[in-house]
Amino acid sequence: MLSAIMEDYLKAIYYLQDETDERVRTSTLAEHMDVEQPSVTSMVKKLAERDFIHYKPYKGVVLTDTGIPVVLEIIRHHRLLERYLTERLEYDWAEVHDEADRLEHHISNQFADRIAAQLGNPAVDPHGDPIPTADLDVSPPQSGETLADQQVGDKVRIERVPDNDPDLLRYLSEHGITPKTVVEIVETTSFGMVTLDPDGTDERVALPEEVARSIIAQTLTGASN
Amino acid sequence: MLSAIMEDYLKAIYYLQDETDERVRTSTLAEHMDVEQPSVTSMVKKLAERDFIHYKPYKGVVLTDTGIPVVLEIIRHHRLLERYLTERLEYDWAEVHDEADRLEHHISNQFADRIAAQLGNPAVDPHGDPIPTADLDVSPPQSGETLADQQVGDKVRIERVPDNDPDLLRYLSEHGITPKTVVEIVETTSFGMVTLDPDGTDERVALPEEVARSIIAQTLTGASN
DNA sequence: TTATATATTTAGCCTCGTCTAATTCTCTCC
DNA sequence: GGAGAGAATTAGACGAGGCTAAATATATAA
Repeated sequence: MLSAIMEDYLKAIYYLQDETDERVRTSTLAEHMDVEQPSVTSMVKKLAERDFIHYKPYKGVVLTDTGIPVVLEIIRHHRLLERYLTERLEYDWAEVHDEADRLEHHISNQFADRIAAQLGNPAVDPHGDPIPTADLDVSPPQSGETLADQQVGDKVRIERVPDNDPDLLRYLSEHGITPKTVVEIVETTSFGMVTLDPDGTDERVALPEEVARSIIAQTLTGASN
Repeated sequence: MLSAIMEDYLKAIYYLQDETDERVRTSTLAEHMDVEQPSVTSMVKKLAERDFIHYKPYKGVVLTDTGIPVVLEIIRHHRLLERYLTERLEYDWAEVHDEADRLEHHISNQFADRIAAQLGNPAVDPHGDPIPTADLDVSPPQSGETLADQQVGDKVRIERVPDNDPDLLRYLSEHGITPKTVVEIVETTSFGMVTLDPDGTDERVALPEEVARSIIAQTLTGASN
């Protein structure tokens, strides 16, 4: 068995490796896990010894084929929990993350399967991230256009928002921007600001381009249609 | 904050103290926690230092007024989880214990309150044990008559069954004996055997007197009525 | 190519919760 | 009231996971 902390390291490696497509450096991992570098070194040695990761000293780590399913199981737990908490237990969008981050390590697969069944085996979590199936298949994350790629006048459907910034999530949900909502781009500026109009409201929501680029959206109609 | 293990010690002390009404000896605790005695000594010192228990060397421990609410919170979590798992997630009576024993330490009070609300703030768990309220009131456990106190011919309603023996639970539920079910006492023997007839069935269920004495039941009608 | 800056690892120590072995306390029985 | 038996505690160690300070490897820049 793996400790919750080991699971967290593996999860971090998974996400960081996804971002950079390179070996994950111990310093990156240290920052992400909020520990000092020597702690990382000793932990990656243990994980490497148990064959969850490949560790080349001074060069960083990658998940092995043993490590990947472990992480996918945790991610499945996490995303199902987020879905369950928001959908069945009236959690606020911004509140789910901490609870799910803790519980993901402690629920059994049986528990996960049961809540999945209750929810009708959903494909995505509340942020639009794909939920691995019980046999750990993951649909490739939606890539493609982001809110920053749009033209003024475009109508787009939000597909996926980042899930790691509670403040942003709170802001977005307060302004009615969640996966599945349709918004119109009303303005983009040269100094990096995107302004939106969520469908059916008069409200205008402004976002830094940086943020807009992290929100995946599906174009519905161009201005010219 | 308390570790899950510390919480388990406190919980064990609570139950053991309830049973014997005396100071809980370290040996009892060691057996219950499945560790060696010195481990207990060092743990109770820490718990005493933090004022959750009163520890008198060589004399055992008792919970303090600081420790009691901590335990009640955990018990609330545990019993709500058991109820939720059986009622909403289709867990089997015998399966819930392990899952609840793990999760009780990791769910937030918010989570507990939400599932309590979902369930309509139930007063008892699936075994008939009282669930502490959000402000940690516990209705005194039903005391009174047990299955062993009955006369042949009595009809009784099961109120509460012990929750710590999965095998027994499985046996009872397979034979339709759960809180709220009505049974008739069909036989008691001098060598300590009680035989029951669950209402509406022809089946006969036999239990050792020892076990019958741990099942609380409410008399409905005597044989003579 | 060498020198310096930066990243990483090693060394050694800490706390938590556990263990075994050795010691000390308590209690009972004569 | 003293001698054992039995229970509890102390002593010292270990693995997990963390830290700081020191040493070393890598990368960059002259």
